[in-house]
Amino acid sequence: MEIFRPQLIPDPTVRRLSLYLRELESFLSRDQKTISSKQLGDSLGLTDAQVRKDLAYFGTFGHPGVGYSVPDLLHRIRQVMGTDHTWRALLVGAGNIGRALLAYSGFGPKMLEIAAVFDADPAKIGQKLCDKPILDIAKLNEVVKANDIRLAILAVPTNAAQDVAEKVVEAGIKGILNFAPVQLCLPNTIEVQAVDLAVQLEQLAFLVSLNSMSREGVRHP
Amino acid sequence: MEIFRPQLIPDPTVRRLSLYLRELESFLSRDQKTISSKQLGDSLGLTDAQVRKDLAYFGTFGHPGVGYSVPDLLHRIRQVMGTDHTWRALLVGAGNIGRALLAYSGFGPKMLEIAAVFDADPAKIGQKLCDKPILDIAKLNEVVKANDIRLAILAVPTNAAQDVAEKVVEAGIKGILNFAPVQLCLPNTIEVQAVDLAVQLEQLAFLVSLNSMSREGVRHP
DNA sequence: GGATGTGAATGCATTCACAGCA
DNA sequence: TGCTGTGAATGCATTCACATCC
Repeated sequence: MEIFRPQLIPDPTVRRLSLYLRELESFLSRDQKTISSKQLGDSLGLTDAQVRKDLAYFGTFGHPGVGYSVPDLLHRIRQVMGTDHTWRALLVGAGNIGRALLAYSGFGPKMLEIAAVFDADPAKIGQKLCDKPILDIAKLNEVVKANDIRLAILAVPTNAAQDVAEKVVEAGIKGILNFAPVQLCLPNTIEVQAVDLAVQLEQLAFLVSLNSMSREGVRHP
Repeated sequence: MEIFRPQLIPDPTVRRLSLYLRELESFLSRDQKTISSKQLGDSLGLTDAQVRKDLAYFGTFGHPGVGYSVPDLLHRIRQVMGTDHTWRALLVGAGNIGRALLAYSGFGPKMLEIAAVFDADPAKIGQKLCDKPILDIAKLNEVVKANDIRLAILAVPTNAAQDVAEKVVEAGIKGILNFAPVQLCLPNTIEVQAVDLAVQLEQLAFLVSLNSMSREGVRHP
């Protein structure tokens, strides 16, 4: 088994690998068996050099004069990303965001399995969210250990987020997808991805302001 | 060919400005009137130098030996970000994501106003989503022009996204927050922010795999 | 002392350019 | 000819270090 040092893949590249996956799936579904770095780059607004550099981080398997085999490339990227198997996750927070997530179609069919749904509200416990029973958050440890779950999705109110985060970490969770707009303070062995709508909206507002200014002329206050 | 855009402030800095805003609001609500770059940085896991560089992009208003005035800093950042006033946006897609967004508390109270909700499904039109009437998507132009709306939030199925995006652009929208997992192809005068859950989940999975592979300990020494 | 603002240095990511192979 | 893989060059963002000011 060959040595593979994934820790030296730059962060921006990892983000793009997800995009490559999606695009490659789309090409494959159109029966395109081979693809060039230029074609893949164009479909995502990237240069061909960028694509080749990204792919070169984890092997050399392109064919000069031809391009890359779409199925091979898909398989290899999935392997590198750790998404060649389904990830089980638990969802904490049976509110609107939780419901939207359970119904979300953007995840590939075999990508994510919500193994359990938790909530702290006694009124919700025992009810169902999209056909999944809502469990008492007190049962967290039990469920995590029994099912070897490593990922948690936090869709709880802002003021509960830090508390719940500590609970899931204590239960053995290694990665958190956090929808609450707070900076979680956790051991650095735990990975956190923040889904931060306010940040994205503000960035959008900033860019739109910028564009309309450059058209109207810049003011000097 | 590129469009001219006076990008005075680097992109990574703009993203952090949103985080500064949130943190500053929190400090202000605890009646802290002044703050140092070190304190602000620590609360977000950034260095003091980074914070000072970021703030220096749009003025010099810190007080040596003292720090920054929290209210002044808040006001200035809001000004720069274009969030010193409320942004009106339209929401297209009255599904689960749309509902979650309307109920989302992460936006400051005066940050975003969903001015109208649209859907293409005749069964939904006329009904309400969180007390907001669902309008026929055919009325898009009319509403955008009458209310001078510049932002759109797209929470529609993947296969409808490109089509709807073109419609809202034609109606005069300048910025799009896109929840569908596709790369929108639009004129480059239109700003697009993608909320891409699959990408974030995959990145999380990758990082967790990495950690469990190598027991080399801390990544932030 | 304590903290800012900023040139200089460092570290990374992107782009360029080209050798080499089908 | 077409395309990959990769050292070299470029461009940016981050960090350092220190002059400056309260």
